[in-house]
Amino acid sequence: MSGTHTDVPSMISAPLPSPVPADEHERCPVTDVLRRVGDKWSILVIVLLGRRPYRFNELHRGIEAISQRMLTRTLRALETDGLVHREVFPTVPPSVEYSLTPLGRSLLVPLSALADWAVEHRGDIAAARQASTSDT
Amino acid sequence: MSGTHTDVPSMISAPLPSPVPADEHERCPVTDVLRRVGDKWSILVIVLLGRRPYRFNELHRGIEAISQRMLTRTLRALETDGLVHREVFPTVPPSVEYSLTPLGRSLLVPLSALADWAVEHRGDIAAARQASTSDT
DNA sequence: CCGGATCCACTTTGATACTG
DNA sequence: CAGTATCAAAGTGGATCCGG
Repeated sequence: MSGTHTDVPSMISAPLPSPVPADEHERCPVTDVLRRVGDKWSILVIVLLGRRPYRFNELHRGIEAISQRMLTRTLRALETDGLVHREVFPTVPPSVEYSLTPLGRSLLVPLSALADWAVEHRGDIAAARQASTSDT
Repeated sequence: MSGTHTDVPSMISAPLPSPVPADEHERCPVTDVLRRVGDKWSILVIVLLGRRPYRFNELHRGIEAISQRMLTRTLRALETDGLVHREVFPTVPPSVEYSLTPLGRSLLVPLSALADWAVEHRGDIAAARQASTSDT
């Protein structure tokens, strides 16, 4: 990539109205989205569902370290935001299948860009943390 | 937009080893980064510093709704991760200037992609939330 | 099989007051 | 001006038990 002279397109660089609209800082869509997917499990779930639909316990086994509670909460939150679709099959033992909605699938794209950045610069971040740990 | 058949490049779509490496879910660089910038103020600070260097109280006035404590903590965290540079001028009234490091500046790019997505789909998310509120 | 409910611990954020 | 200290409140994640 062309690299360091980041042009920063998009509205994120648009001149702010002067002081940040303190009453709307909670409503900043960027922050809002980041806080949604920035939790402990959402990304993992989104990535997994991006590969194919999963059933609840399948997802549970797929992640292992997550508790039922958090898996349920995460899925509900993603469903509420229209990122995940939940379909219940009225079989004898209840069966529920989760999949990504088109909206959720579209989120995978910018998420990939951030993923690339994270992977590419994980070393830099780790180094910076080390440096500040063993600071003078 | 070409939209729905998201190709999903990058390693985020690379086949996972089968069950998610449960022991490393904490170390997933994507989640790690997202949780860093997914807090309440980091993005705001990064975006502001992306425009030009700021001094502490200048930043404080720029955001308003943030407390001194959180501004300090946010800046320290960003500095620790090598995203923000802190320069102290030993003037009579102490003066500290914060600016984005090249690393921090490079983060602005994928952040912009996510920002675009958030802005573009904020309506969809809002609608989804509404729908689930007044659900059958 | 899916997931709600309760209780508890840890983390994050915030209000206020004080300092070099 | 640029922080730090302290306390309190809220949010988040987890263990376990219970129900449809």
